[in-house]
Amino acid sequence: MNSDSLRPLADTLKVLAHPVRLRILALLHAGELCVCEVAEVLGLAPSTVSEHLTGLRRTGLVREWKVGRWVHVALSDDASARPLLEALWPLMAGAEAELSRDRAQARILRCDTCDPVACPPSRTLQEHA
Amino acid sequence: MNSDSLRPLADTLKVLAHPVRLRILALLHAGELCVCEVAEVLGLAPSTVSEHLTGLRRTGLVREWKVGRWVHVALSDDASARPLLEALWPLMAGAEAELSRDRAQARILRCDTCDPVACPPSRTLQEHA
DNA sequence: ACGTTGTTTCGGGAAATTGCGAAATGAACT
DNA sequence: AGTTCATTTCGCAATTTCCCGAAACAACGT
Repeated sequence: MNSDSLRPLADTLKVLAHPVRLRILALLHAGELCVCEVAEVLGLAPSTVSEHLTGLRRTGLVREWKVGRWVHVALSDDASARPLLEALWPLMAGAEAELSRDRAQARILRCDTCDPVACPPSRTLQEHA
Repeated sequence: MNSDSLRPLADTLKVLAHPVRLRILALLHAGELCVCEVAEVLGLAPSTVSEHLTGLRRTGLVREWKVGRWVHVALSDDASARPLLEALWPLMAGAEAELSRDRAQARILRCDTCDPVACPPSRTLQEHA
């Protein structure tokens, strides 16, 4: 009568079960970003993105660290995160059009940031137009 | 600014993101059952199980068909369901103790049902004790 | 010290989810 | 026709999710 041992997996899947968080994972699959870049690409309030990221961090799929004033985000390279992430990419194949557009916008924001520490990443997409 | 193309995958994952529905999938991995058997094994109200099953059916992971008075349920053998289901079993490995207990109870309910059509599956677990 | 900027936490309102019992449906059996 | 039993639908309360703006933090620059 108890389904407690499946709770951890269910909780992780619940975090995955949101279009924005899937988009974030796909974005990070192409490389690390800072929180404000993610917010700009997704067109969401920074506070919203921050909350999505705390969810993702709780699953262990994503890691964050401070770089100066910014918080950088990347996929976890932990062995325990691998199976789930690797299972995920093929399932997202159908959204490739949108995902590559996201990646393109992220590249625009980072077009002149050879050194991720030195270069403030906060430019908006309009400034680059 | 639109994350619509990931909506279908997110919706499917949202259905998976529940301990009871994961348990149902694992149960069906061992063979087909009827709704009342699932309810008995899980210790949940039939209406609750029915609602979980409509969710699972909507994802295409599960198929149902009527057999006399009963509704039988099984995993879909559709090709589109395969990748997700195959990705799922390894993720549930940690809950094997509970899942095998579920399978054992299902076997008890079915212990004398050689012919799934002829034999009423509605016996409670107490009747078998 | 002060202001600026990136990030998080908090408060709140709209919407979705979960579980159940009660009532409605459907299919068998008498 | 009437009964029984498996299942679904409905109504409802409790809980959670989602997004935001405002306020609080944190780290840099002057």
